[in-house]
Amino acid sequence: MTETNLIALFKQLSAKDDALSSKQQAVLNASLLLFSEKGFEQTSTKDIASAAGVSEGTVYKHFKTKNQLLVKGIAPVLDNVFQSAVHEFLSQITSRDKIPKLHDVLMLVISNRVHFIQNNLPAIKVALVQVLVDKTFAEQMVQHFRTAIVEEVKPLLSILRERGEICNISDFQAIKLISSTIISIVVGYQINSHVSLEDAIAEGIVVVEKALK
Amino acid sequence: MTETNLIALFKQLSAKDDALSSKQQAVLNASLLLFSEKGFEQTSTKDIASAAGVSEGTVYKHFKTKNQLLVKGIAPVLDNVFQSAVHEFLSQITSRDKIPKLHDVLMLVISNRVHFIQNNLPAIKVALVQVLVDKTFAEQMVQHFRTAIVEEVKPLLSILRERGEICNISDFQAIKLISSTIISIVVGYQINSHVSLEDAIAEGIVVVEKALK
Amino acid sequence: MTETNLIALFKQLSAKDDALSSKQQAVLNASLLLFSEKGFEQTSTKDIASAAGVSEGTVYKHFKTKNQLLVKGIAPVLDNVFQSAVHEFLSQITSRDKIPKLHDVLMLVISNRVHFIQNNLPAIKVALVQVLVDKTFAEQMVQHFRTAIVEEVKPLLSILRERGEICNISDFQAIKLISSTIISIVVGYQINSHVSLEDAIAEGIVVVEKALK
Amino acid sequence: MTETNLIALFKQLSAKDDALSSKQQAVLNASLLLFSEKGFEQTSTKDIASAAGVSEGTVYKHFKTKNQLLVKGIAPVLDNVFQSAVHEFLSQITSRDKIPKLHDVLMLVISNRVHFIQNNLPAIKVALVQVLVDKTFAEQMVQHFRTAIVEEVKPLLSILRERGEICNISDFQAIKLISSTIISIVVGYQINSHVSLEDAIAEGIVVVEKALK
DNA sequence: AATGAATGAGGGTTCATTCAT
DNA sequence: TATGAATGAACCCTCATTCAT
Repeated sequence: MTETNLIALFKQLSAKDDALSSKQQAVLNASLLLFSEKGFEQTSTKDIASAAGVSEGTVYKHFKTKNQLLVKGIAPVLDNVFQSAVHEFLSQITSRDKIPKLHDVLMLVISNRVHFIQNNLPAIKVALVQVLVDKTFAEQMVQHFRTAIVEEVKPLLSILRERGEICNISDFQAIKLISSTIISIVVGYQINSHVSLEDAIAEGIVVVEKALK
Repeated sequence: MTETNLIALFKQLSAKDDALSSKQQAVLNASLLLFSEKGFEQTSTKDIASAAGVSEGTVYKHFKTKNQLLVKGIAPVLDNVFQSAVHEFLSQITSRDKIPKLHDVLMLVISNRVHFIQNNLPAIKVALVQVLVDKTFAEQMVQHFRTAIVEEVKPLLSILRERGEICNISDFQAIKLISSTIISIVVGYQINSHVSLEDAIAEGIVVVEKALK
Repeated sequence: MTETNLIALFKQLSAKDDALSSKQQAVLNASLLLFSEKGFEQTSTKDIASAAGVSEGTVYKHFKTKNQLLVKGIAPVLDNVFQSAVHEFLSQITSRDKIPKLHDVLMLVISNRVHFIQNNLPAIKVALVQVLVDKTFAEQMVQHFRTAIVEEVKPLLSILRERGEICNISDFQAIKLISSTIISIVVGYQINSHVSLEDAIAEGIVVVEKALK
Repeated sequence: MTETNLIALFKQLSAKDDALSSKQQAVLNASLLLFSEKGFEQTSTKDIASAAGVSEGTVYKHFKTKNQLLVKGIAPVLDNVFQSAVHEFLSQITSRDKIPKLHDVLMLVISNRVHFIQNNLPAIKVALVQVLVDKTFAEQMVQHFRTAIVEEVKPLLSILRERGEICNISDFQAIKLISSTIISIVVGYQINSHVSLEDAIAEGIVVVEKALK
């Protein structure tokens, strides 16, 4: 599975769709980086301009507002962050028999999401601050979470439960477990990077498997 | 971004003036509330003054700086948030026999921390934003976490492991599991408050127990 | 008749009512002067601040907006500019016999308004520009004009017409004549100040009298 | 505020390039319209460009400056506004006997100027604002007024006075009367359009006639 | 101790103007 | 020739902080 770096992806997308010039790309990249380093409020548009090597006026040529810089920079990451890898193979599955075993599913999902988050930490940090600071934004995130994850993952859980691979815990509980495991792997790696990410993922999967059985 | 060691600063401040006048208390409460509602940067000292019912000058009588307001407000919570309830009974224990069973330990620790966090959400939200935005602050938090928790909890885990109540997972892994479970209970309750907090705690404990055995 | 200088009047009023500090008075005076000299848009708040000898922040202490400076500065003049001197003696008159002859009425009204306008040119210039540039403002002025003048002057014209002192021209026409004469006196004096204002007024009255008879 | 002699500049510009390309015409028309609708300062060159359906660069292809747009747009109107209709027939007159009677002269002049102003209100509004805001411009207008009108009209007034058709008022006074009557007709029509313009003109002429006799 | 007027640096944003394409 | 991306100075306004009263 090729791991997507959203910044890279974003460049591809925007090159086609929105026709962001290279300078505006630089603006977007610089702003996202600075936002994650110093926080949105602590970053001035002057900072962004000089970090991107453009004039302050250029910052506003494409992005009408400092806020749009945040939104446009975060958006593609947020569109993806909740899209579990589950979706990909769920959509390819024709019969229930083709669904992999619990271990393989967890392997896929957890590893995929951990790497995604790890590769997009700047944008995700920025989004997280926004969740804590902006109530409306937070509610949108919750909504996003509900529809994008819960509804997506529920059928999968049902099948696994039917096959007797997971115990009788609620869907919400199961998702909380998997999500918090993913997050704890990333956070743990930030705190203590002596353990390799792969090992942390493996250990996390063991824990989840035991808890779900 | 001030390069002050905040943790140290907390201690000094709390040591000096435990007795805040009623107006100063009002200022502190108002600021913490506003910080958590709108974010630190979005809250002006004028906002704080009028919310506290004092003049803007008065805000600066005791707190020399807007930043100190944040620091002073967060400090006592931060001093406590990592101090697991474990500490309390650990210090009272004279022999190993007196340590409760795994289930009871988890019950105590998880329930205690969940309620504490739930009761101090404003300050914790503010602190979390600070962690995401201020690298120095984040590092100090990590340090705090290490010394205050890991070292405190490790002996307990050793004993439980010796007694065969938990499996052979690393201390770090165990702490990650418990911590992330605590957080997922609180976050889950914010997202979906249909399930009672007590039920969520009970379910969380079941999961942790299974994973640790 | 004591001729009111609105700037002076404004100072008195605001000293009592709005408690404008001396610095804010300076701000108001400076801004009105600069607006009339260079135009509203051409005057920066920095200009105002330094002309008033205060900091730019002080400009905004009382007046929340640059626009308020304009409105608050113009308002008292506008409240007066349409209040013909007619009002004063009209309100004191008990019987129709007491109304002076046409010549004296014109003398009073024209002289009074000419001097008023002459003494308050800065504010009136600013207001005039605003009428030309801001449609809403213009409509308010027209409304002001209608209620404050037309209705006030109409009864007086009726009486004079009944007494046979003025011919059978419409009220609107008569008011247009008097108003335009007042304005032409002031404008003419700006263009050609070789003729004294008093002579211009006298000549204007002659013209109006002839036209009205 | 540019210190350019605008009147002179007008002439030069008009002399050079009488033939504006269609795009340049569009730019000029759009700018004049926008200036009169929103004011010169409130109109951005971007507004003008999009209203004219051209790029912002094209706006600057012909007009080197935003100010030139104003100047160029106002110029032809200003060249005309003070050129009384009097000029036309004055130049055709060979003997004094051919000069029409006072009533017909007033009829011609007033009606002609009122309609001209009415048909060119946008440009005239813009010019008027400029007079109020730009001292140099105002002085040049006054100069224009003096030479173009006073000198033009004076001989006519002399003849009429010799013929006993007008009383012994000063030329300046007579011109003020006629001018202010013209303006009051237009302004009155803006305020109260229930009366037809033709009726207003007729009434105005009556007033002027009476005042001049 | 408490007030709030005053400060002035700095923020986000606009806009006339230029110039490479 | 026409475009529109790029510029950067200037603008209005906010806000943490100070200090005379």
